Parts: sequence; structure tokens; C-alpha cells
Amino acid sequence: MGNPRVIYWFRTDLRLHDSPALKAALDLNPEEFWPVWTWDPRYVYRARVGTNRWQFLLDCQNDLSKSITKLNKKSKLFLMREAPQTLFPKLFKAWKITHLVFEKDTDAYAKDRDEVVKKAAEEAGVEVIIKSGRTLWDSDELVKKNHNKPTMSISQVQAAGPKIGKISRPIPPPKSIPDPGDTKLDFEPQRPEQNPDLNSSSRLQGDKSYERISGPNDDFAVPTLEELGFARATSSHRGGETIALQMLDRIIADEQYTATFEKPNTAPTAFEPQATTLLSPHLHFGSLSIREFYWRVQDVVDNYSGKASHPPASLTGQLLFRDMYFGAQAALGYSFGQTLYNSHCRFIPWHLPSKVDHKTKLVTGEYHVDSPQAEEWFQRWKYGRTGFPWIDALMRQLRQEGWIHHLGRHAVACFLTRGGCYISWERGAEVFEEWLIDHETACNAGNWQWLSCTAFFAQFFRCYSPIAFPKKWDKEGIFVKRYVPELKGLDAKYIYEPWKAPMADQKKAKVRIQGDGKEQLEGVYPKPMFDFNERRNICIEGMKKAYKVGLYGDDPKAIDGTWRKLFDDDAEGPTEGNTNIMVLLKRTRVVRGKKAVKLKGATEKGRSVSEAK
DNA sequence: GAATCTGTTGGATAC
DNA sequence: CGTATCCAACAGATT
Repeated sequence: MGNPRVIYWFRTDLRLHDSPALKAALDLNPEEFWPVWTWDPRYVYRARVGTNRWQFLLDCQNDLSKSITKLNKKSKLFLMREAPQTLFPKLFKAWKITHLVFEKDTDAYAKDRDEVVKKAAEEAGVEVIIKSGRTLWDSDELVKKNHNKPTMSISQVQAAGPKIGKISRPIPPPKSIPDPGDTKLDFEPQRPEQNPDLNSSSRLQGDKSYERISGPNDDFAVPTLEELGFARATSSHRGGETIALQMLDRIIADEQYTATFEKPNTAPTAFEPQATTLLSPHLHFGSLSIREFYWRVQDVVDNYSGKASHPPASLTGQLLFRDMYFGAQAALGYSFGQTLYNSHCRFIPWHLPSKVDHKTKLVTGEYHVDSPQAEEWFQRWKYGRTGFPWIDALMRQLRQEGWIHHLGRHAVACFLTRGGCYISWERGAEVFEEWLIDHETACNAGNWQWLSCTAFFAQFFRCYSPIAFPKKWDKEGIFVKRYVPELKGLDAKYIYEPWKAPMADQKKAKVRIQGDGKEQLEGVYPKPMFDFNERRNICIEGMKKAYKVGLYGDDPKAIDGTWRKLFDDDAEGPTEGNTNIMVLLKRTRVVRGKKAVKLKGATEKGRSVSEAK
């Protein structure tokens, strides 16, 4: 075919280095070549995207656009402010397009969207070329090699991945980029429905990004946060391929760090510098290629003279987990992001469960407030006012920086779900979705299911203490004092349990430990919202019961509500009232707020039930 | 099919 | 201060 006129559609691959799809597009020898990003109302309104993640995305787009212009000063990244489903059919005509090329995306919504675009291309006689590149292995292929089952353990990935083949070496960036064709557009843009807008609370003003398809200055420029209606970003982490490659260089230069990295041994309390690579947001936006990361690390490991670490704890092991979650999502689709209708997620009668539209089988974005107490705990967790400084510091760091260490995520996730509040993991996942700059649905949903012991992981008796766990990493409480400054003057021995500080110490530290944390008051830090050990025991009993009942999210009983009949005992309650919660509370003796001691009765009963089975 | 081992990242206690 | 052991006990992989 002569004179190809090609649109390259950038999506989750905001880079020039190692892009198999971009290479395929340029290999067509296009006569005219438009590097395009299309705004997606799903992302703008129907996904929770906080201002820090927007900033990171805009950074990536600006950097990429500059890099394209460096290769061809007539070209840039053309930002089209219309939904791809309605835009492309018009673009195909207007620009007489012959080829559309993009990187494969196995997110549930992306699959639906791309099907619509592919069909439109077919009708317009446009050839579509799709290349896999977001993960180490194509997620659909990974599932196939895993006997057509979702990848639910790392060993499955380690077995299935190599069956596909070796991870390819990165492709060098292009040396030149063809001219773009005419960019004149003579059609009216279609503006999407703006309601509901899940991000309305973080907008200072309404979103203006759909007012004109080519942007306010008619130049297809990358929008500003202002155009999107958002306030300034608060995070110090910035996006873009240039930065990502510099960060990778710095990591690789430290051979010992690169070759001996073991995730479980990295400190979640380190913040200057951080203990891990901070490359996850770059992998999400594609400002760094996963194969670039993999091979740069692997080459160091292969040449390392000392004792190198191994997957899954090593640096490359982290990438395997990402492929595992992508494989699970590719197989399970939308249901992977929720409990109900999810065949691989255990049903636990958490508080604040999601509302579900049974016609579409999808969560609606709202949830049932089955317990005012749980709702209060959820709000205090979200805004870092639980009265547990370790939890509060992490949640405040998350909100401010858009990033917390993986083990920090474990701590707050365990606390919200199976090890404290007994609140649905979906509530926590939504907060992470909004605030994390490295949020991607597969990894976020997967990690929340892991931590809540509803999939991937099941040892619910291993519970993170908000007091003991941080002590292992930061005895002085330096991390807490950074993000919870009202505790700055407090003696280290009380830093994780400030409610134990005598009045004299509180005075000396110029902080009062009082109140319920519903609002933030000057010089005041709240009392803990519950006795942790007491809650821990209640939750573990609840988990034991729920495991014994053994429902999964796609069980008719889980869907139609008849599960309640199976939960009428003394475990942490069904979502409509804790029928016999007092029985359990009586069995937990609280010794002057110091620690809870489980009495014999509880243990013996638990055992007799399991033996009876 | 049963028994045993292993699983990226727990906590408390003893030495 | 590091390491071993128990706690009470899940599920997937391996034998």
C-alpha cells in the first residue's frame, strides 16, 4: 500500500524508547504521521483521578511532545479533546487515514473502547495495528499459557511466562518522525455527558477541556490543570520519559542496590531518599518501558560478582507481580475490580459494601452505609485522623505526595479491612484510585484483594500492628513526625501510642491527645478510634467464620443477600447489624487498654468447629 | 488423594 | 541486636 497516512494513538505508552507499537507504525514509512492523544470522558469523569495524578500525566504528555518536536519541528503530541469512540470515525475521513496504530490495553474498559474504535476503523477501511508492550508478556497470552485461567499466584506466572518466550530486548527510540499532515478540522466536537463527575470534589471550577477539540488556543496543546478545573498538585513526584530514564540510570549505577534489592527488606518509613525506585508511576503511564527496566536490571544482576537477590523479592520480581495482576484482570474483566460477580474474590460481609447494578453486574460507584460507626472510621482513615500515628502519617503522605511505600500500603489496607475496621476493600481501593499517582486498576484491585485476604493471599491471622510494625523500621518515629507534625515534640517512646503519654509529656510536646478526630484542631491529636488488639481479635474471628462459609463474589447467595442466613452467629457482623457481637466482646478481656487477652472459651470454640468439619 | 512443603513483606518471646 | 520458635492454621504447589 502506497502513501500510508498514519495516526499513532498514544495511550499507556507515553515514551519514544522501546515502543513496539510505535516501531510498527514507523515501519509503515508513513507519508504523513499524526502522534495523537485523545481525551477520554471515562478518565476525566468516571474514574477517580486526583490532581497529583493529573499533573503526572500532563508532565508525561509535555515531555513526550517535546521529544517528538526534537525529532521533527513540525510535529508534536496532538491532544484531541473528544472521546476516541466518536472522534476517530470523523478523523479517519477528515485526514484520509490509512492506518491506526496503538499499544494493546487489557483493562476492561479499554477493551470495550478499543472494540468500538476497531469497528469504526473497519467500516472506514482503515487498517488497525495493535502491538503488545505494556507488560513483560502479553496478558492474554499469559492467561492462555496458564490453562486459560487467571494468574492467581506468582508461581503460575513464572511457569506460564517463559512458555510464551523470552522477554524481548528494548527497541531503540526512533531517529526521525515523519511530518504530520493537515490538522484542520471542519466538524463539530461531540461533548460528553459530564454527570456524574466523580472528580467534581477536586475541581475548583467546571471542566473546560471539552469546549474546543483543539484546545483553547487551537494548537492541540497539552492542557493545564486549570483547563481541567483542578487545583495545583501537591506532590513532588514528576512525570515524563526524560525524568524516568534519568531515575533508571541512577538506580542502575548502584550495582549493589540493583542486584541485591529485596522488597520485604526495604523500609516503608524512608522518605529521603525513598527505599524503593519510585518508577511505578512511570510504568503506569508508559514513560518507562517495562522491558527497558527489566533488561537494565537483569544485565546488572548477571554481571554481579556478589550474591544477587532472586524473584519474587528482587527488582525484576516486582515486575512479575505486575504481570500477575494484569493476567488476572485480563481473564476476569470488570469483575476483577469488585467483589460481587468476581469468581475469584472471596465474599466477606464487610461493612460499607459497594452498590451493584444487577443488570450490568457492575458496581455503581456508591456504597451502602450499613454502619454509621464504620462510616466514621472510614472517613478518619481516609483523612489520617485515626489516632494511630503510623496509619495517619501514611494516609497523609498518600494524599500529599500521591505515593507511599508498598509496605505502608499493606499497613493501611490491613487496618481498613481484615485487621481493624472490617470495611470493604473496595472503599480503600477507591481512595487509592483517586490519590495514587501510580494507580493502575489491575495492580490496585489485586493488591487490595491480597491484603484483605479475599484473593491471592489467605493468612488472615498475620496482621499488621500499627504500633509494632513501624517500630521495626523507625524507632524514633521520624517518618511520623514528618507527616503528623503535631506530634513533632513527642518522646519517641510514645510516638506510635501517643494516648499513653502522660499529661506532663503532652504539655512538653505542646500537643493534647484528645477528641474523636472528626475535625483537625490546632495542637490536638485524636485519641485512637478503637482498641486495636480488641478489633484485631474481632476481625480474625470474622474472617474465620467467612472462610468457613466459603462464598465467592459470584455465588448466588452473595449476590441475592441470602448469605445473611449463613452469618447469624457471633463473628464480626453481617452488614446489617452485628447480631451477637456482644458475645464475642465478652470473650475479649481488655486489660487497662494495654492488651487484649483471648480467653480459653474463644479458642476452644474455634477449634471444636474446625474439628467437627 | 493425602501428606507435606512453601508462600515477596506478622507478632511476641526467648536466647 | 539478630535469629529461632511458636502462635493457630489458609491455599496452592509438590510429592
